[in-house]
Amino acid sequence: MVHGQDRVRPSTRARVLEVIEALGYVPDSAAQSMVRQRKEVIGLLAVESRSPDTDVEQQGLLFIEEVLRGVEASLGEIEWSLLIALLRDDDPAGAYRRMQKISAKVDGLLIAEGIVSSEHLARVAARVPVVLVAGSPGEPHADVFGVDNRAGTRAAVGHLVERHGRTRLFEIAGPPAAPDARERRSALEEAVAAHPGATLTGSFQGWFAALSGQLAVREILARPQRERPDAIVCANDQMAIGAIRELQTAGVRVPADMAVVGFDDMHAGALLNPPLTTVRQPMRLLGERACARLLQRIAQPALPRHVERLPAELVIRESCGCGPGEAGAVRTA
Amino acid sequence: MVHGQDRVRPSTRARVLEVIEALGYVPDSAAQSMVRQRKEVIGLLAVESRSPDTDVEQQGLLFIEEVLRGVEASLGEIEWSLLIALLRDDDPAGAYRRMQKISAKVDGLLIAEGIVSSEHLARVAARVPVVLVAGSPGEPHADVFGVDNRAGTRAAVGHLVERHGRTRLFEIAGPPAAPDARERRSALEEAVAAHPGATLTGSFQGWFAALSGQLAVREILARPQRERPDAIVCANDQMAIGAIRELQTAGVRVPADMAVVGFDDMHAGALLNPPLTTVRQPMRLLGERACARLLQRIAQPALPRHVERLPAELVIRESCGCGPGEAGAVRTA
DNA sequence: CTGTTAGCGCCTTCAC
DNA sequence: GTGAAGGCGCTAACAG
Repeated sequence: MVHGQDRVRPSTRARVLEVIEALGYVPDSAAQSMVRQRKEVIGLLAVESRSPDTDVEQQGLLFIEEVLRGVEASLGEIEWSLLIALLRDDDPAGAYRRMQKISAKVDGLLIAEGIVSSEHLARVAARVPVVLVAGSPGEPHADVFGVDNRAGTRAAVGHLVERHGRTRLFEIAGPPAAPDARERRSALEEAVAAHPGATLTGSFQGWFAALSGQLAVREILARPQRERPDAIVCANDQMAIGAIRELQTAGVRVPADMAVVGFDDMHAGALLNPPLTTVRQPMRLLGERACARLLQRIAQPALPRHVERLPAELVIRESCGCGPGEAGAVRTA
Repeated sequence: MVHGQDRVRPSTRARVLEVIEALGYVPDSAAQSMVRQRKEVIGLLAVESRSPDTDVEQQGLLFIEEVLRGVEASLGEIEWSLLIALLRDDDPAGAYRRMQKISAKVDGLLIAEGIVSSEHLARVAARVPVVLVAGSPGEPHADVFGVDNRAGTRAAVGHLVERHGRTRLFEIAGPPAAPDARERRSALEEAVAAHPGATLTGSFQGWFAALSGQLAVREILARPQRERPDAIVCANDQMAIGAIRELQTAGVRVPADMAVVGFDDMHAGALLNPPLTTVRQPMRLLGERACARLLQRIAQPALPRHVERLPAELVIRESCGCGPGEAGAVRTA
């Protein structure tokens, strides 16, 4: 009928041609979701700590970029989609509302950098399955995937002390509200205690932003020369970058005068001068695993709660004192 | 009463809402979409050029991170959500299918780094409004927002030639499939032509990945000393970073022996040593504007097509030859 | 095997 | 003022 003549009513012909022309027809997903009781969408929430500086820009996404890629890749294979939302922690009520609203648009939720109150989480988890990425392992209403913060921190401290003979450590900690920050902090204390020669000469309460690294260094440099540390252990790379920048501005050589190590292994760290030694979190893998679990749980909501820590890896570059030739990665316990 | 106003005592209203909240009830968005004919979701597509290296990891997202933030922020205000998808350009048919599928889940589409064939775009645009970010201004089926590549390139070349007396330029170009790359390329040629003393001593066809910067430099270094350029103009920061790394590995001083400028102003550039001089694209603003337009068009589909270029800005740091004290930003024409 | 129909959850309208 | 009903676009079940 399309090619030659055919005895069809003009109206029918018109209708068929119309359909053909609309070749790009795709069934409306809302209607499909309705009847299938499944939206084929999962949500990824990141909570940004909107903090007392404008450095916020750098936060959040950078950290979850790899997670996002992992999740997106997993989802792409089964043709599901990813809804993403960036929440600010300076407005918990608003964040909660948005979370609720989003939960109505998805089949499951992944929460990264999850500083979400356990109470709110419970509410949301009652509606849709929730999986936390790098969240509190104690959270009863969600599966949790994270990295082994303790082993990672231990490896970094061990390297600094045993390999480079640094003994006077200084800590730049993350916000206590972040479970990861808390774990790294206590692991650091334990690791230092495990090395008789080493001491923790001080600690700065940061909030994961580069500016806190700078501030911490200013505090350090205000001390008399003799009381200064010889190595700084940072709870993330952002702060390590801020610290290094500030040290160099002040004329302190890194790593000769002061070693610095970070945590996360964000891309920018490798570009620094000196390249940053850090503990690598396998973010992409974390994203894939968390996503796989979420999908599983969507299919089978009664699954038992699951908590998993993936291994961290000490990425040795030069800010710890190693030379270019000694670079490498060390899997931690 | 929940939706519109209703004559109820405030106390009663509060009580009802409280109960609703306690029950954890949230209306299902699929059903709402159905009746309202609106999903309150827009999609953001990024096309990754999966290229002959593994450097892919660094691509895509980094570039659109700021766009994403801008869009997300705009959307958050009106409580809409953002669906994101990362397409690979090594499988155009698959990418098209995903695009179609996603178009069924959203009210409009934002395409960033849009290397989508005009034909496919037309099909999708027939279903939902489409706005291109940094896409081809000639695309007839979408509104387009981009940066003024010509003015930006002109400013960079002008600075190199007039301020630093560089005359032997070399170009590391982006993939010809990218409209931005094409514009930058032709603008570079024009700019060089506009400076009688300057010449373009060569050009390398890159693909926006750091590795292409390295390869280009190897090609340059294979030349006899006398025939080498004294400045490299890169079509993006990624490639500039690769180039600088390779130059330094080879013992060539940047900027003393070779100046390098990039394009984009991604965060990592400022962290380099020397800090990268580059042309800044206001990505976040681009995202906000594109999003605003898309929303407008969703509300009012008959709007005339709109193409807009936002001004670029030359961000002067040190890789061009300027000293730390001379850093600053110059708005371009 | 093609054609019809019920109903997914919600909002709006209309009848009472 | 409260309550019932229709229909959004689709799929699956079922009738012819």
